Amino acid sequence: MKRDIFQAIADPTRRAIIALIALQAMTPNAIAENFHTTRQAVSKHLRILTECELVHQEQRGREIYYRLEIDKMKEIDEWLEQYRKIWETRFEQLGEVLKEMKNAEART
Amino acid sequence: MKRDIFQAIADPTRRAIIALIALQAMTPNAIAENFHTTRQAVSKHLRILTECELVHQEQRGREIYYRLEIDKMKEIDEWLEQYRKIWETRFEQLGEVLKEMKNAEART
DNA sequence: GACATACGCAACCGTTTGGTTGCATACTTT
DNA sequence: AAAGTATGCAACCAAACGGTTGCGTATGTC
Repeated sequence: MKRDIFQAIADPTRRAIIALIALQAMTPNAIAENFHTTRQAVSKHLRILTECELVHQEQRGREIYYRLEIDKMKEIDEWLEQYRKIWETRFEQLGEVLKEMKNAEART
Repeated sequence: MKRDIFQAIADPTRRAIIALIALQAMTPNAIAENFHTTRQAVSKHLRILTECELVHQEQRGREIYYRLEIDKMKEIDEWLEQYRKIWETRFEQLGEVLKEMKNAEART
């Protein structure tokens, strides 16, 4: 089953997990302690995040540390880029409008 | 029913619709022509996009033009900001490492 | 070796999702 | 006024989703 990064971040719990492990890798149990849900539910979310490579596992003894693959987040940024261009262009146009208004005012 | 912008962009068809109307407003019929699906399915997607205010309607006679609310996209950008900080920090640290390697090389 | 702990996996369940079909409504054209 | 066009809405359906429970397995501790 092919997973999509956009589908991965669609769920609020998954976004919270991402935020939680962004700075330091954590085990499923440690993650689950931060939510009002079972370890298994968290495990399922981690599986989805792993499937689309947003998260990587590091086995250490009987514990598995999950760590955010921050580079994967850049994919969202790249997708957003096309729209960023649009809103920045709009902003520049607004600047132009303001400039012309000032010129018009100066001429009066 | 409260909708989430992240849920809205989770569906590939909806992302395609967003891309399609990004530059110019379009009617449901015109949008549907670009997909292998029915007009009603597109209408449902548009309803979801409208619910979370990613899209606005403009009635013109019997036609309804849907236009992208580009400012709403900034919300994704804002969410991404915290992670952008992380990967930029990582990149700077990489720069530091490279600099130190060069220094070490110069000392040999 | 016996027991506890950390974890993944499979089965199951109610809800949501994305889609279709059919129909009602409003505007346009003749 | 009648016919055609653009659209939204409701009902329905199969598939996916998010969650729980139960169980098997591997590692750590006594």
